[in-house]
Amino acid sequence: MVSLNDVAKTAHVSKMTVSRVLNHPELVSLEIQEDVQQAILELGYVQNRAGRALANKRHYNIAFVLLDDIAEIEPYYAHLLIHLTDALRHHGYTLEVRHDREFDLTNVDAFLVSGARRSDIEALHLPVPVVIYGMEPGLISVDSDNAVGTAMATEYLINHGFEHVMYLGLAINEPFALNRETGYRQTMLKYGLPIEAYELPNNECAATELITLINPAPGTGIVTATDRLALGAIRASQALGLSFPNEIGIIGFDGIYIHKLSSPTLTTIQQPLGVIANTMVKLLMAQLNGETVASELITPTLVIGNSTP
Amino acid sequence: MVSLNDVAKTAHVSKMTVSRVLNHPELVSLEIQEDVQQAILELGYVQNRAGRALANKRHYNIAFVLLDDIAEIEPYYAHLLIHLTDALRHHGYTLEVRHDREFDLTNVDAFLVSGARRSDIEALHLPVPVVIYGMEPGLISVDSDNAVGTAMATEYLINHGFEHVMYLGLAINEPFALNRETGYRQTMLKYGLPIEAYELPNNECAATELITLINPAPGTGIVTATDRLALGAIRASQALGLSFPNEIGIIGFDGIYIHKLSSPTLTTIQQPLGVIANTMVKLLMAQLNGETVASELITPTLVIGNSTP
DNA sequence: TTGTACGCGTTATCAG
DNA sequence: CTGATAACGCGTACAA
Repeated sequence: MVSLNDVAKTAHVSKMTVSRVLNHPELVSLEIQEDVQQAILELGYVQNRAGRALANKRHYNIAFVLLDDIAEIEPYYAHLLIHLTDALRHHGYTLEVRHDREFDLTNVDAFLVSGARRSDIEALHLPVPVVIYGMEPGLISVDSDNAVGTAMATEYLINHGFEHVMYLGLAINEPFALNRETGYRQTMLKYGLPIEAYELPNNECAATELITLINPAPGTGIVTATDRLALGAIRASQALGLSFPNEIGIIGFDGIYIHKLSSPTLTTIQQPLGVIANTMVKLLMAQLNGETVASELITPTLVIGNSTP
Repeated sequence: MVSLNDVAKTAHVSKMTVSRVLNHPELVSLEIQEDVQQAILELGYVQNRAGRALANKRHYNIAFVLLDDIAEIEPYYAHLLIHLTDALRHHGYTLEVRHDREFDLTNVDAFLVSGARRSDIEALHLPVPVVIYGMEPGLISVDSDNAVGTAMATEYLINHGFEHVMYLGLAINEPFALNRETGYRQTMLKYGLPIEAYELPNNECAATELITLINPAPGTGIVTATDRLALGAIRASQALGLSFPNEIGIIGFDGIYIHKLSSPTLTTIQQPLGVIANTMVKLLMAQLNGETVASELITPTLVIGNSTP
């Protein structure tokens, strides 16, 4: 294993100088910086995290806590995980995945949390930095701008000639669900259109049953709170003989995986997981550096499929 | 931070004794062991991984390399990841997720690899232990017993009165795909039934088109190589007016997520990811301890849904 | 059976 | 601007 000392010898300097070139290059003369960089390349040196960790009293390891029921884990977590790991690696950190509510501080510098419910937030006041995926008032969080997302969806349907736009929401009292519904309602108000909103559990069958019961007239648009609900709405519409995308238009929310499985493919409000992951890591690193940070909202993207014009 | 030294002081021994209690308790008298354990509990001591890593010239970090295209990532990777992380943590190891073909050895003791294709295997002869998810002859791997899985599925359909059982396989030349087809073929031969096998790309639409074209007679059973193909077969069967589970029966393969989304829910051969993860970690740890190990096959489980009797 | 001395790779501190 | 020294927490080798 190539160590600082090896580099120091071939560059004919002390190992402290090498360390400084890596961490505080502004304190080293340009000449020597070049010699050292040369030696680093020659020997293929890479910093040893254990050594840094010991010297800096850090662990260079972040816990990602997944609080959703493991049976319910949405596929987009695999994506989020990969994006987070990439972002953290750029800072020399490792990601450790967990799925319990212990928040064990062992060998960890900070926490990233996903799927937290209201009942978890007391446990989230920890002596180390925490960044949450999903809005949590009073805590540092990153989230898609849910209201803007459904507003975009609603407006898109209105502008594409659907005279009647309804909303399939979630029957849970969580901020993201409320915000998604708000986006729909405000847009309808803005256009002076009548609001028709329902709240369901997040499963396909619930949506299928409801839409079948309602039997929407041709020209109806449906904005849903999740791609899963949209899938159910699509199925029901097909059974009712409504044809996409002229007689009926449906827009989902999430856009990670499910929307590609459906036929027709689903138009959806896509959460930009790469941006979300980078933002979460940015806020975490800032906190680790002692800076004060504020929560951020990320604007989602409308991805057009065949369930709308 | 509580260190070995702190424990040593409150237990009135040297820190080496504490270290021994943790790593080689058989070398310490019972009396002192108890004192030390007491002190550990009192102070809430936990080993510092960086210290261990430095002393042991290890990193206590394993790279998980995900070689599938990120856009194609199947939801079960999220589950596999969590199971792997759990298993590794019991050994004091961390999991680092990667998705490039670099196999960068930096700060890593070994590799776990998933989604490797034939073309990757040269790159997999590394100077550190490697365990692969998915059978790779000549390398250490853990895989579901694919042939047994499709054999179970085929036999189940035969035994539930389906007179004609066909197979929807994958048109790729990878061992897992070949083995799944073999399980079907051998079972059909065993029962003296005629073989009818097709090979498709792994997407729902391909399966839908094929089944629509074939227009299977009532009494047909379909074994598929993946849940995605099964989803397509379900959709086509419904369009053809065949009713589940009497006129037609369909069994998928994977059983992580998709099978719950379909209606009817899908009977599937479920890969036991927890067992697979534990086995992978077991083989990895054995290799890190210098032992010689052999690949293992894990028997999958038949999970009954509503797409079969 | 227990303790002492040293080294692992890195960085902060202080001296030059 | 650069170097020597000590320290981080732990484990091996050796001594007692």
